[in-house]
Amino acid sequence: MPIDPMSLRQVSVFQNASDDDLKLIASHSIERSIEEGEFFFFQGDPAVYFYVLIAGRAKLMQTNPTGQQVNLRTINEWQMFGALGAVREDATYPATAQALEHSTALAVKSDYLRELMQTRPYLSVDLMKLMTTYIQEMQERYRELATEKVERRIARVLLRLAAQMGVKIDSGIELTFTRQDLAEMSGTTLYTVSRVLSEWERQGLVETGRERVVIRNPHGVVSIAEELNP
Amino acid sequence: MPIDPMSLRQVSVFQNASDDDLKLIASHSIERSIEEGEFFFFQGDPAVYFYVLIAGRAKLMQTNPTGQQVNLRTINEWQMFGALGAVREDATYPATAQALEHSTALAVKSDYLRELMQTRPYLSVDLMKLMTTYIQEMQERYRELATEKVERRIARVLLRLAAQMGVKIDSGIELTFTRQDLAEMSGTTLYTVSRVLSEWERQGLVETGRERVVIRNPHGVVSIAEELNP
DNA sequence: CGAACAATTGATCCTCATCAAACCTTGTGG
DNA sequence: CCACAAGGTTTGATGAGGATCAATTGTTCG
Repeated sequence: MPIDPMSLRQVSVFQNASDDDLKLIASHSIERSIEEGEFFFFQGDPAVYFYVLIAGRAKLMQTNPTGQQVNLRTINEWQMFGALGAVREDATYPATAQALEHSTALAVKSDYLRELMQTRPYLSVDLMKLMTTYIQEMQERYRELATEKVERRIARVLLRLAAQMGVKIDSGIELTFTRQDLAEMSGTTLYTVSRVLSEWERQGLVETGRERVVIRNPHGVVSIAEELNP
Repeated sequence: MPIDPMSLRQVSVFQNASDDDLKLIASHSIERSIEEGEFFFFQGDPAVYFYVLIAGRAKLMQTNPTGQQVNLRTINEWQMFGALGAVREDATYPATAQALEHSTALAVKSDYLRELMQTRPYLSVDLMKLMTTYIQEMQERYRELATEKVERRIARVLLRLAAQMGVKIDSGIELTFTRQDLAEMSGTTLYTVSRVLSEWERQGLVETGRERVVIRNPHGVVSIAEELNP
């Protein structure tokens, strides 16, 4: 059950591609489905493929020598990942990609993308635009981690996730993450996340549950993220 | 006193440029000299120019709403900066560039680079390669800040600086930075940097002075950076 | 129902940031 | 050439913010 090549236009880097190009790319791709907790690739593997997630959810993370992890970002449907390796011929993945739920992705040989970019300037340009947003986001998160305290960082993570993948329900915006996930995304521990969320629940800002946070009062969370209140 | 266009080939993004292209770029550039402590541009300014530093030293930094700063990187001669803005038409600089000493840079209109990239695939490719190194470095530094403790981070900063701009002298590798600089680069305070350096001096790893650190025993510093010792 | 996993909460400890004061180094002007 | 100012550095004292550990309590699912 191959996907419709035209659906690839949802991928930001392919938004300006011709129909023929999309077909070409689709015909050079293979589908890969993996279960929750399994890996698309590991940090350090040779970057032979880049991926486009077409179903499910995954996370990109880095591990230090002692095994501690940080989340770099979460990957949603129609987002590209593992594309850094497509730029250099000899590259290895700088991060590990793990499925957060049963997921399937389209894998395309990095070589092939490089080849296409030689003759399709729009591809390079759009990929560069994507890369600039990554750089800016990482710079911002770095500054946050260096200068802001946990409560604010957690609030920001919640807001970013709400924008990216929040589901509107009647009591607010629902997010599906474990405390551990949130901790890795905000550079803290699951204990601290738990404490902060409990406190916020007491204040009526959020509603929590197993692998679940509902933002009841987005404005209140924003005011913590922006430090509008003492 | 315009510079020799051919010297631009030292800029990583221009390494594959033709002689004619270098001349073109040089002819579209203007020189800007500023004093220590002054600014090439501020975070949030419209990114009209990108720069190539041709003399001196500068730093790229971000500021949060309350004025705290973090150093993103130090810029040496023949490095490009402010280039992220060259990719998007509407972009603003995501960081502030400040001279660490009397410095001069070549300023080229971002528009012009964009125009060139339309017809010079090598330019896009080389700029992308540069951007991937930024992304990877930021990701690594983010992970460090989230998971490593200060001593290690300071050791890493020292090693990175030694590689980038260390001067070999008979007693070791000399670096010229204030404690404040090192603190901003490792995400800590000048007090902590001072304490750590004093301790290392006691152990014979380094030799310190005003605006000066000499790495006497690089291997020892590496072993701290890599946590090879308890 | 029980096993596995997620979350909570209290107690404790440790790393660093912060503040304050003194000390050095370098350059300047009388 | 000395004195002084300005900026950089050191060091001690203190405290806060979180990390860590341990124990318990949900929650989900086979």
